[in-house]
Amino acid sequence: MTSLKPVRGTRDIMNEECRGHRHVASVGRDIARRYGFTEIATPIFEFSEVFKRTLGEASDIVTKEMYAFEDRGGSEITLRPEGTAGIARAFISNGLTQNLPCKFFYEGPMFRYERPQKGRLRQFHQVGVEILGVPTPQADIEVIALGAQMLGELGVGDKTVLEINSLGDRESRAAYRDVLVAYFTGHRDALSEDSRARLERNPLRILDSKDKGDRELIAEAPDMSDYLNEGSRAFFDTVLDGLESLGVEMSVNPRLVRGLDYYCHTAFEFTTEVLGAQGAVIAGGRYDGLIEQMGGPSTPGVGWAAGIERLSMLLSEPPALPRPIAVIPVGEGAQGPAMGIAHTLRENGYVVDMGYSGNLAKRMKRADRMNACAAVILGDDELERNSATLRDLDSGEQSEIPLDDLTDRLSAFR
RNA sequence: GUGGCUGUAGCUCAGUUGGUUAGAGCGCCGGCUUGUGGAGCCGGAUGUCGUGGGUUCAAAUCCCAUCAGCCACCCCA
Repeated sequence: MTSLKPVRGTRDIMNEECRGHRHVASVGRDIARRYGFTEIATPIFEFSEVFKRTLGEASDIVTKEMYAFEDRGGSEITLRPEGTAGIARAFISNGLTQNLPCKFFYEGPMFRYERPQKGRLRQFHQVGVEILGVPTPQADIEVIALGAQMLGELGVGDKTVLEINSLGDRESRAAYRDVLVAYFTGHRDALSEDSRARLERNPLRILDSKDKGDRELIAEAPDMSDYLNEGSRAFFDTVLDGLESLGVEMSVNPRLVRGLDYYCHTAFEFTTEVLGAQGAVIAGGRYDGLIEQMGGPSTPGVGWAAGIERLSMLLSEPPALPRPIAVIPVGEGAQGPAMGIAHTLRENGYVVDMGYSGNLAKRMKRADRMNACAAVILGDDELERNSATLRDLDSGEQSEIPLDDLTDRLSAFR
């Protein structure tokens, strides 16, 4: 009995919801194509090592959120929790290191073993983009502009804001980390329990703690921007200037950090207020160390991932379905010819519905429920005259027309 | 992993201090209408009351456990 329910944190996506998801993915795909990205579909599972190496052994995703199992051959396998690691692996596996830059778009399901809540599922879907091999800020500007454009074309631009920060290069980040640890260690007793743990593990994360006491300390904490070295500062300024010149609105948030180890320089999120606690709809940044960390040649990268479920929750209306034309046979003798007409219309690109049973009244009712725009009624009378009755279901007007003219006459309803 | 709230028809929900055959609206099916939909009228079907246990003469109702959903923490898309 319980096995007839979907597994916790998974769901069946259908009808309007499915159309919403498709819409988000196809808008993303289309815009990415306009920016010169090509699509890549990597496997939805990889050797566990791929994620452990890239995400950082201590990250939450690796320590408690991976869907990991041993397969029949004894390999340690993990359902991908995010897209970048698999793409980095594919980039190395396929020898693309000789073919830079690479610009990838991807779309598909991701898996994390988490407690479900609003905007958070165990199987969820992302679209994402990655640029590999471009060390300069132009790539950061391009991917962020792409994200902003996608939100705009989805009609949710006014519900989201872009927050951006720089984590600096390795040197800057290490320097900042040291002063931050020193600062928070000085206030250790005032920190929340969670943040005391973060102090050991990932001190930058204290900066986005929601704890009230922590927030007071954070307000007084040293700013990342004061610890960026010259190169990192210039890099960040170029990104900000570039976005501004493209008209991308943003707000610099010095407390914005990243959970995953491989980020450096630019970190950004497009967030919304209307989704509850899970406000990030697009998140990403630069990850210059990732490919090397995986065992490939040192290759810079920058990209983002967007949550399809979260974005489609922001959509006001998924795009409408095309209205079908109902083909309605009356009487046994009309079945075959009606099937033929439906077939011809479908070959000509029309959306055609033909029910499987019922008299004329029932089929008309069904056509109405399906929001059909027209009905093609075919009975013995019409058959004798080699014609059909065409009824406009909005106006109620109908007329008999020769079968040979049907395809053309229906163009008014396309 | 932690905490709070909630599980009754396909959907939204009602169900009194435990008491007989568990209800409504919407939807669905059928009829009024055997060649005409949307409106109307008439009729109909549908529930392991999330699951398992317990208390009781009697449980949708009380108790325990469990599962799931929602919301928040954590973390993140």
